[in-house]
This record gives sequence, structure tokens and C-alpha cells, in this order.
Amino acid sequence: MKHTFDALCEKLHEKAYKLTPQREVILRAFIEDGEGHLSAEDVYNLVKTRNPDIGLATVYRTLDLLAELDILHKMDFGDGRSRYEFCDREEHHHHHLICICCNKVAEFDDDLLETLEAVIARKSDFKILDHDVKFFGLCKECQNKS
Amino acid sequence: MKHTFDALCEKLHEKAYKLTPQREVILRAFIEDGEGHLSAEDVYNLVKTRNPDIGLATVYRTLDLLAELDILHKMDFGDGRSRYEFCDREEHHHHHLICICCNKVAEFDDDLLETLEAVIARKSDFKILDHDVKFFGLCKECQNKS
DNA sequence: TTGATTGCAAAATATTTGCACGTCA
DNA sequence: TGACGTGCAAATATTTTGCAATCAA
Repeated sequence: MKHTFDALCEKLHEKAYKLTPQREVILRAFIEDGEGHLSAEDVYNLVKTRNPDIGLATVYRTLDLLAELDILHKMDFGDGRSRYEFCDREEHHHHHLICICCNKVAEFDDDLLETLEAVIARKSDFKILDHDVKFFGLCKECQNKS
Repeated sequence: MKHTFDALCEKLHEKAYKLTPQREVILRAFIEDGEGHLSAEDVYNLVKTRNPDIGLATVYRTLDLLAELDILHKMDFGDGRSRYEFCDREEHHHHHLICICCNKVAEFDDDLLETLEAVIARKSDFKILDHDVKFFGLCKECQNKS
């Protein structure tokens, strides 16, 4: 928790960006939120309780910044809005299980995908830098709904 | 090619939908286009040469319809617009390789992912119905640019 | 005939940008 | 102090929707 702020300060300093209350409170929203997968509007609403004057544009700009600094990872679950979570949780081997019934997003850890990346690298001339793997289906609760 | 139209007619009939020139010409755009991965605007532009009076809203409505009929598959490459390709090409084991430099989309066939799905099904209580796998990186041309 | 379908324009949604003002370093 | 950052409103971009006119079955 503390080290996340320290990392922010350091990375901001490196690129001559400034530490502002808005940036701090937005990062705190992610630290305090257990769920992850926050959208810009989610963050905006969380942050407004502590900082009612913050603008939505600032939230967007800050999320971009935090993604550029490799603190947050921007992702897309196909519902028309971008979502963000901490990069370090995205250690390249956790995948998202998206329930098409209740829209909950669960996670699954696995590194089998590295095998697939190795196959692709060998068979094609494509240099893989990142991947995005989503599984759509029914979560436990929705399976039992009938 | 012919069978695609027949499939359309049959599926339309089943649900009491009508076969209109607009629907026909939009489907034809996909048949005649080799590349695939067409966006609504791509389709609109292709179709306007034969049917200059068509409206963009009709294109959107028809793409939704064709997706509902399992003729097209709606997908999202994270560039802020939806793209569509024939369902039968999406036989659950071809993945997309998206170049982060030139935005070209290549494809890669593999069924290794079925192994991963089996692992997930066994270890979690999630019933997988579909998946979406994208790899981001540099295509051959862009690797040789710098 | 008649309900589905269309084209148009307006609305909705998510995100970005210009700009005057404010603030961190 | 001065460049960076912010809030607001307006602009974009994509997709959706209301509605009167049109068309397929």
C-alpha cells in the first residue's frame, strides 16, 4: 500500500510529472477497492466522496497517466467502457472469466498460455508483447439459476 | 457463397424476419471482402457504392441481426469500434495477432486453448461458452522498421 | 394489407480536447 | 516563478433510438 505511493512518486519524478491530490486520491481508490476492474466512472464516483470538485476529465487523464507509468493496466471487457486494474496483478498469467448472465468478472491463474505464445512465436513472424484472454460463460451462481 | 444466402433466408424465415435488399447487400459485402474484420463504417462504405441511399443506422441494425442469427461474429480489437467476421471462420481455434504499430490484424490457428479451457472447467466452477484471445505485438514488417 | 424495415435526425454514451485559471516543485 | 495540472464546457466518435414513410410477404 505504502510502496504503491512511493512507486508513484518515483515514477512521476522520473518523468518530471507532479504529485497532485487528485492523482493521490485516484490511486488510493484502487488500493482501497478490493474488486479491481474499475471503470473511469467507477473511479470518479469513488473519488468524489473525498474530493467533490474533481472533474471526470481529470480522472480520464490520470488513468491514462497511471497506465503510462505501468501502475495500472487498461483493459476492455467488451461492454463499451475501459476498465483498469493494478499492473502487478496482471502478471501475464491471470485470465478473466466473464459471466454473460450477471456480468461478474472472476479470475483464473495459469501460465499455460506461455506455451501458446511460444508456439506462435515459432510458427509465425509475430513478436508478441502482450496478450488479452477472456473467457465468456456462466458463473457458478448463474448455472444454478435454471 | 450461395449457401450463405440460403442460410440467411432460412434463418430470417424462422424468425419471421424479412429479406431486404439492404440485408442482402450487406451480407454480400462480407462474402466479397477477403480480409474480414470489417467495422460498421467499413461495411457502410463498401455497400454505398451499390446502394447509395442506405443509412448507417441500417448497417448497424443489420450487423446486430446477422450476429443474432449466428452468421456474423461481433468482436472487439480495442480500437473503439466493433468489427465483424463470419462465424464459421471463428471455429474456436483461430486467434488474432494485433500489431500495435500498424494495427494490422493477422490470424493464427491453434487448438491449444482447448486444453486451457479444460483446465479452467476442472479447477473452477465456471462453464465456458466462448472465448476471446488476442495477442498484441509487432508484425514482421514493423519489426524491421526501426 | 400490415407489421417489419428503412432513412433521417436527434439522442445517448464514452472519451478527448481547448482554454483560462490554479498549483506543485 | 513557470510549466504542469485542473475543471469546465464543448467537441469527437461510435452506436442507438424515435418516428414517419416505405416495403416485403
